[in-house]
Amino acid sequence: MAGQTIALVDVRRPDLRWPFPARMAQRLCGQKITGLRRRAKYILADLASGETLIIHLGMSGRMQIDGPFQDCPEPAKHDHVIFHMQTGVRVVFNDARRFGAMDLCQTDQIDSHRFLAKLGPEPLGNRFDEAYLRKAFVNRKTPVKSALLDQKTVAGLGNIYVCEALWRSGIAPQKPVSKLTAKKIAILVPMIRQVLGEAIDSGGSSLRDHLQTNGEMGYFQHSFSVYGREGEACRTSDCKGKITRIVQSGRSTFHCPRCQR
DNA sequence: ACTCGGTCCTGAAGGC
DNA sequence: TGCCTTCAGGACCGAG
Repeated sequence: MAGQTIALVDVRRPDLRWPFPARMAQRLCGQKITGLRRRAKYILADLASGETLIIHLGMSGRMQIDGPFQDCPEPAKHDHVIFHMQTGVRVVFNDARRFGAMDLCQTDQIDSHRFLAKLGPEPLGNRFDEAYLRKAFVNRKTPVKSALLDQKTVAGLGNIYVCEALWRSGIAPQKPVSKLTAKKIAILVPMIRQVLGEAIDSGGSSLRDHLQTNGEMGYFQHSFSVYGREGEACRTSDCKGKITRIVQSGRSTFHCPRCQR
């Protein structure tokens, strides 16, 4: 979409998780996309008008690029917003559960938008390091699993990647963050980057809904060490532990109670 | 100022 | 086959 102009936007329902912004289709129609960016789990499309389109995929959302077409194919079930580009390419936002979101905001005010205002640093950026995390963990009793899932601590980790990063770091998910040693935190930071890097290179994790923009599945799910592996043997060398599922603040956590301390 | 559980929604899977 | 319950890549909100 970057550098292309939106010819038409087919908004097929009034809302996702929240109502779409007023006159969304008109505000997008005819606009050139001057840049495509990301902040945390939000896709940001900067428009020539000075506005930015903010998109979140929620749990089941996907963006798929199709075409170019001569004429329009029938939309599939849960195709909620269809961007028709001037090139004839379609970009389709499909989201069965509708936990996704879209909004428009002035580009120069993007950082104070309610979606983005309270987000922590990017896990792959320079502001996220050992010193930052040590400071963020001082005097907090929260289990490290919940703290890393909290987008205010670090922005962009989800349930799978937190489980995998904690396993790679040998850290128990229940551990209160204030009790993590500096040494463990120093291991955790690069492990978070490593998991995300590998997952991105693999096109993400397709459990059920996620597809890449080309319609193909991601394949990082084949590289999970703990997620969804309840009952299986721990893959840490020489560890005789068994992967266990627990529930922390309503979410499944998979871990090895033996080598994650 | 925190932490937790409930909640939004649809669909898939498993038990009986 | 069908009906029921449980669970799912997220994150806001209000209660305590």
